[in-house]
Amino acid sequence: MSKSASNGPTIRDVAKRANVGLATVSRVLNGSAPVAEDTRNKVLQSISELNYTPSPTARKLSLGKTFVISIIIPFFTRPSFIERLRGIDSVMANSDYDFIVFNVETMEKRDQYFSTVPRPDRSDGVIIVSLPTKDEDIELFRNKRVPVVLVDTQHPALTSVIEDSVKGGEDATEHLIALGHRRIAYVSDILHDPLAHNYTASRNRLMGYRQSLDRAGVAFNPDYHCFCHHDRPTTRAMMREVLARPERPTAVFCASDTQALGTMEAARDLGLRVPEDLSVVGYDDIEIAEYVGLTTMRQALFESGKRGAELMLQHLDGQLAVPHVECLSTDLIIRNTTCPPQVLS
Amino acid sequence: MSKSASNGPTIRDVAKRANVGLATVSRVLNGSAPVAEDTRNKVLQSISELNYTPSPTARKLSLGKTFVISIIIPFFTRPSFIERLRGIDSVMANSDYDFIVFNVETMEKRDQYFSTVPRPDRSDGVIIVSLPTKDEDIELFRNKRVPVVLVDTQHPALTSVIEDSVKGGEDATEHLIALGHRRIAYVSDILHDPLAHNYTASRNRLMGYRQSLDRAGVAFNPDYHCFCHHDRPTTRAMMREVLARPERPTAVFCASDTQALGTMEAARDLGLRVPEDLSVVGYDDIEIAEYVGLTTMRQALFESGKRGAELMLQHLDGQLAVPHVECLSTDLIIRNTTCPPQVLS
DNA sequence: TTACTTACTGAAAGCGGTTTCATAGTTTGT
DNA sequence: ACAAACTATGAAACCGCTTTCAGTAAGTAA
Repeated sequence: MSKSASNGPTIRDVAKRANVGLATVSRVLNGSAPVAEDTRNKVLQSISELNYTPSPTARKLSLGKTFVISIIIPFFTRPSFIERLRGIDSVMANSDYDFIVFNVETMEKRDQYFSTVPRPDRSDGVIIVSLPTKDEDIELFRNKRVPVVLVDTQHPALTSVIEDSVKGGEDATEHLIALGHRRIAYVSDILHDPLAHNYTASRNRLMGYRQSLDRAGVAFNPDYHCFCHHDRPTTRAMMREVLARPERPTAVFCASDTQALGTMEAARDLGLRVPEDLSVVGYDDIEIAEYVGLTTMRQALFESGKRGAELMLQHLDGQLAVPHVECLSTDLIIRNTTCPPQVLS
Repeated sequence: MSKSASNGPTIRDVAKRANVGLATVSRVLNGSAPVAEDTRNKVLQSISELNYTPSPTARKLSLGKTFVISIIIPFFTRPSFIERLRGIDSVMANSDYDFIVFNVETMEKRDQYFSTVPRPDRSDGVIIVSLPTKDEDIELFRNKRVPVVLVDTQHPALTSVIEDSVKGGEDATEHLIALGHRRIAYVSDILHDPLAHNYTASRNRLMGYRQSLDRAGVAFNPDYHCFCHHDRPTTRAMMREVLARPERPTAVFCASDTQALGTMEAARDLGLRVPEDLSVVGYDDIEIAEYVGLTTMRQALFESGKRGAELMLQHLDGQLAVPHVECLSTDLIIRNTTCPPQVLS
């Protein structure tokens, strides 16, 4: 069954009907070479009479392009990733390219996609979101000769769009210190799990947190670095334990809003009032953050996707020879889960 | 530039190296015809030595298939749609097909996608989620000869996966009535906006709501049917007004959790306690519903996407000749935003 | 032993476009 | 008025695969 059901008219049909060579039709279609005014009109008319549209697949084969940008992204179900995807969509929807999302939820998937997706016959370009890349991955991409843009991760060899997580961590902690807190916990993902919500980001925020602490002359207390799997219930359980300790923190800086919510649940479980007994600052500013009045670091999530996609398009246009790093800003949104610490011991 | 940079080895290279005709290579690749044991081995070896993988695009052109399933979905950013997408992803990821998501946020986009996406040279199949289809749309699809599966909408001519929204509305209202409520409001999207969050579903839930009311001998009060755009702030503003009325409802059934959250915000604004002064039941059971303890109707969102995708695959396999309707069940999750009404007048 | 299958295999014809190449028809230059 | 330089255009080659078609070689029946 080489021939499929009833594939519409082809470029040859158009050519025949217009009494021209099929090359000419191609030319008017793509404006790739001058065509006499009335020849063009004949062709145009033939096209509209036949209700012809060129076959994308055939074009792809002939052009040696796929017109597909692949997005490799972990847990695309999480609010922050969705925002990034929306940003990507906002520019892709108006381009010639389709985009295909590859959702990574396990290491196997990651490896599988890293090796099968960036192939010239599969994607014209790949945008990798929030997934750390090892040097050997980069090598692989280079061999395949497929342009790769990183969003929310970074590698010296690749164009990337990042947020300044160090500064974000710094600012968040700064805010808490300015309010008078000294016993400040940092809650994050497990830092050595590459598939963690935010592998690199969590580490960078930790750095920022420590820098702020240093600057304020507060010693870093390892007991105050709490980490667990990213989900809310797990965080809640962990924090219930942490907040029950004698020297419990008076403030918590969480590497994500989801974990901040878990922390607030834990506080609720223990009868601690937020913010009077416990200040909480999150990270991401997901939609629900506003609803619960969470103080949080807002990242330019949508923007990051958008820029990533734009850079990819530029790359494909040949306008972007050398790797280019773009750093988006992060803003502290102060709501009502933070206040000065009540004196309590 | 007909030839692109350095497209890897082709089937011809493999054939040459193995000293066989290229048809033979194709045969071992697809198992489409018997090949002698040692011929097969020569080919296999040649393939692995060359590290050859067949070009998807060329296959597509030759086979007249695209190996793409297109998903047309509104506001894919909303939690409930994401869940459906995850369901689709869960089956597509293990199939030969890629899927491309077309995000509809305006009527123009809808029309554009409805007319350009279901073309045999663009998609082998289309899954339409939560977007009502008119007869003329169906006609269009039929002409294009692309199989279409509907999720969360329905049309007699097409295979579809739906939730029983009428029953959902009935059960939710029933619950409120059983608690003793009589002044029950229904909050929904604007019912005549086809792009509303849940055009059909909102209407069906209204029907269920009215049926339950009838059965309990409670007259339907048009003042208690409140509708506005789907977002939380708008709902909040509207409900602030509604809940300030003298004969305010003692319970509210919302067509979505998002609107339930807006309603709860409004209650908070007015100093009304939930559930003591106002019972609220939502719809969807989005992730955050558990966090805020919202009583809500849980839909089989993930499942709906999964089944939709499975049905599509069956369809493409030719196993599904006639339209097939599948109805998923809906469960009431009782948390703590509902209780018997306090006597208040 | 001859005729007839059966099992494999290679050459060639698509799939529906794009691009190169050669040519016929016009201009332009002098 | 004639060579030189364009402009438009069709024929044909090609992108990389699948499948038909026509054979060859080996196996079987008579």
